[in-house]
Amino acid sequence: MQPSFARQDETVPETVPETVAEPPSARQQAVLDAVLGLMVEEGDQLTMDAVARRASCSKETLYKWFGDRDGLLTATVRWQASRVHAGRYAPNALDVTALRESLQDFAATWLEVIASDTSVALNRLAIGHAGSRKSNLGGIVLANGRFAIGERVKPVLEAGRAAGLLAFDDTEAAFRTFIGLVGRDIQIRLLLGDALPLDAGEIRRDADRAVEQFLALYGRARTPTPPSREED
Amino acid sequence: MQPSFARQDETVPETVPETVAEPPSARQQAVLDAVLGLMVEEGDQLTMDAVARRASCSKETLYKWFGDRDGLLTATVRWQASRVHAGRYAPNALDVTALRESLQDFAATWLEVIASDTSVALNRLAIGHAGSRKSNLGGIVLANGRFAIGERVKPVLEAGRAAGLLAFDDTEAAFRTFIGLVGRDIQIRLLLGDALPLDAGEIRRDADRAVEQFLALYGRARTPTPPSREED
DNA sequence: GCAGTACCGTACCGTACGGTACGGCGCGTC
DNA sequence: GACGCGCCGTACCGTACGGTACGGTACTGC
Repeated sequence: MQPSFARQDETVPETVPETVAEPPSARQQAVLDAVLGLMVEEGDQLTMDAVARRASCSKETLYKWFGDRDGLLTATVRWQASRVHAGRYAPNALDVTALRESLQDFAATWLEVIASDTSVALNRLAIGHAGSRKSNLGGIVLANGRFAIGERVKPVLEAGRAAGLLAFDDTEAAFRTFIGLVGRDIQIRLLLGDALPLDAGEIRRDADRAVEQFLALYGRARTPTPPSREED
Repeated sequence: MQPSFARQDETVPETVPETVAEPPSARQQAVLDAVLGLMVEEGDQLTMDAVARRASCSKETLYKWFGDRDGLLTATVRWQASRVHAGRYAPNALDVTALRESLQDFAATWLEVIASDTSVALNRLAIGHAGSRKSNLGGIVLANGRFAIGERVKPVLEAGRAAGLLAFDDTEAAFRTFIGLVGRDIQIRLLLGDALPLDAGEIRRDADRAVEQFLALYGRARTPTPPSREED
């Protein structure tokens, strides 16, 4: 019942970590990748048998490593989160152009993430589990997704304000407006199974449009509005 | 196997409708309400037994009326959708004030809906089923939620444009920006189980802020910006 | 009163899936 | 080369749940 992430055949002798996550070993990562793959391809049929078969390991091992099904799913969510944590958006020299590019980069990256098969499958899973008590995958997804991203973007916004480029009181509110302008109804539609084609070009345009709209709302300096707005 | 919505003890003799939905009888509506209640309260444990117990009817009846579990869920989604279809937002006399109020009404109403327990539970269910093939509840929710709402709001936007109050080329794009400004990350956070307190006052303020931001982006006439923006 | 019908309650069946047990194998270590 | 161990593969168990069958009851039309 006590899931452990420490492999017994490695240095660690008998630390017996509680329920918390050590970084998974290479073999364990392969298992978690199998779970992700299965999630994306099969969606619903995420059974322990299927995972064991796909990862070429025994169910007994799964239970030894991850405790139970929820432990496996939790570890999978954490694993996926750990590999998305990349990219920093804080520019050094802060003029309007740098700020704009920084925000565009963030917006495009984030759109790519939420539009990815993996993210959609993972969010579906977490949302499905959010309805019942026990082991909130939803909380983990939120903490590593939405909230983690906020903590990386807000410094950019505040730097922009410090440089006199943006005007706002509430950083959180400004960030949420930005999130709204970037994401709009994309995520919920994808989660509900809408086709919604979203290639790289579309993402780029969406990101640019959202940043221009955000600057129009929160920009202080009269920025040289670049190429073209989406409409008009 | 062939679900039918026509009660046999009513006038209809032997129409045997295919798989499509007649309006459910009062008794059937009670059953569907039981499903909704169960969905909200129990989340996951939406079993046919539980529904039958709660609705004080036999499982056999459930299967006769709705065919199978998916049929029951589909009918429930349709039933809920049918009662949300209310309210029209198209004002007659179109000046800036009327347009603003119309948009505010829409925004507040929509926020109330997506923040309701029922909507959250229903969307969770539909999203959970979107992963697997067969009987896309997701499509139904989208059609009756997001898309239906769009069809009712877009005329307002276009009327605003015709009156010279708004400026945009692509109505759909303008609408999606509006949706983004109103909803921001609220729906996904609620679906993932975030607490996110959202009382009537908060909704009102959110709606007003979103409308002001939308008018700032798309408004043509220099509107007398009312009371106060959220920040600044 | 009697047949037919719509329905409730409950018992029942089959299966899928979470979780466990066990035999066998490869790879250490002594 | 014998032992231990971590792991694979597979067989197995218990239960929960979708779906069906059936007896009992109330109501309707004749």
